[in-house]
Amino acid sequence: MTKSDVRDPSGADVRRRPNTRQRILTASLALFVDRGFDGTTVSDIERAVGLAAGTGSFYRHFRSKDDVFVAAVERSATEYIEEFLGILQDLDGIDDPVERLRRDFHMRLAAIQKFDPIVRLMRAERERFPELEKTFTTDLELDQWQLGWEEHPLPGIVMAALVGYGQLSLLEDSPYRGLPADDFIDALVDLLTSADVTPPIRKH
Amino acid sequence: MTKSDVRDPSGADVRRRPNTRQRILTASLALFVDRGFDGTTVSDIERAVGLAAGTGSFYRHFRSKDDVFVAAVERSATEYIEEFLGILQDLDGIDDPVERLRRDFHMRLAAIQKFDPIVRLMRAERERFPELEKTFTTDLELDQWQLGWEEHPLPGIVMAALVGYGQLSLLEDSPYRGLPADDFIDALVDLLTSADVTPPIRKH
DNA sequence: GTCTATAAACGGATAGAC
DNA sequence: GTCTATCCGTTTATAGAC
Repeated sequence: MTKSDVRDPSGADVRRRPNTRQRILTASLALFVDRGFDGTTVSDIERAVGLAAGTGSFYRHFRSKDDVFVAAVERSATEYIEEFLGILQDLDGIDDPVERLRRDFHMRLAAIQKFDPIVRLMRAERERFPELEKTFTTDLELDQWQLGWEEHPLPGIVMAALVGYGQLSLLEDSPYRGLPADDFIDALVDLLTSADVTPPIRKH
Repeated sequence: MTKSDVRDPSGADVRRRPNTRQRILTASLALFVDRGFDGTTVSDIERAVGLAAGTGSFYRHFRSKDDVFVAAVERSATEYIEEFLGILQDLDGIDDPVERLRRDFHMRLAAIQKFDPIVRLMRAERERFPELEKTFTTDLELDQWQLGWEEHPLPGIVMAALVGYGQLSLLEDSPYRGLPADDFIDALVDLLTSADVTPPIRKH
């Protein structure tokens, strides 16, 4: 009966703490992204999830700081892949090839920018955690367009331009050259369609 | 006379140590790039320049680890800008606009890739060293092409594609999709010239 | 300008009481 | 599952001899 004050009849924690382990995963990933592995202390993680800092309560949930890093990055990468594949499937419902292309670009740009921090983190720490190498490379091989360079260079150029636009916008903390993403993507679509180069439609 | 054994008649150090301070700048930048600020210890820096590790000899040359970081990054950024502007001036000697464009692309691609590590370092540590923010943004504003987006979107797309190619190649540790840089740049040049869009030739 | 020695603080990790 | 107390290695930094 000592815990009845924080539990409802179903047994769930009224303070809505899904699970300290999960909360540590979420909080520590944010800290690692922000400050790097070495820049984040176990005390920081404890503080971030509401445990008393410096007490080592963390170690009831993970065996080491290395452990939580690997777990947090892998969870995030899994979410990345699933979200990416999910949106890719949604695109299959669109019949108009031009509209589909536009949506495809928007989705890729959003994915590039949203997951940029974690991709950077994985790159930064990849020597210390070689076991993440597989996770890392797998993420990047997802769904490459198949139209070959020899056949026509435009799709390759356009994909590179999209990545460059995303990176430059992140670097400047504002859209590249002040160009809204919509306009940039429209120009890419125009470029492809006016050259009559339509990437193959593949079902996912 | 006690130092005559390490100095030649001109007074220069025979062991060719240009200046321990300069050597520390060089070595520490390499370490910071490789392991990050927190991942690099003062002992690491001492060891890298041939001082006994852990003795604090470092502190005869810099007041703190923070100090050497700022100094090293600023020196590198200065070199970056000077090299970039220097090559830009060399291009002024080329009359054929197509050849000039090709060389311009090659130069930019090389600059993107060569200075990628230090740009990453500055990004990673920019919260800890806000005084570097100016250095950082200045670097990026160098010599943007002037042909406007409204007039023609192609130059903006092509610049983004070059950046994207450079980044993707770095990410994969090999040329993007196996395409040699020469081929990719040729395709970009073809794209611009076939559309009859030639970026303005500006003297530097 | 380099080394010896050392101070002072920090960080990862563990044992054990509650 | 959380906190107290603590061990131990590492790290930044300083004082002082050579």
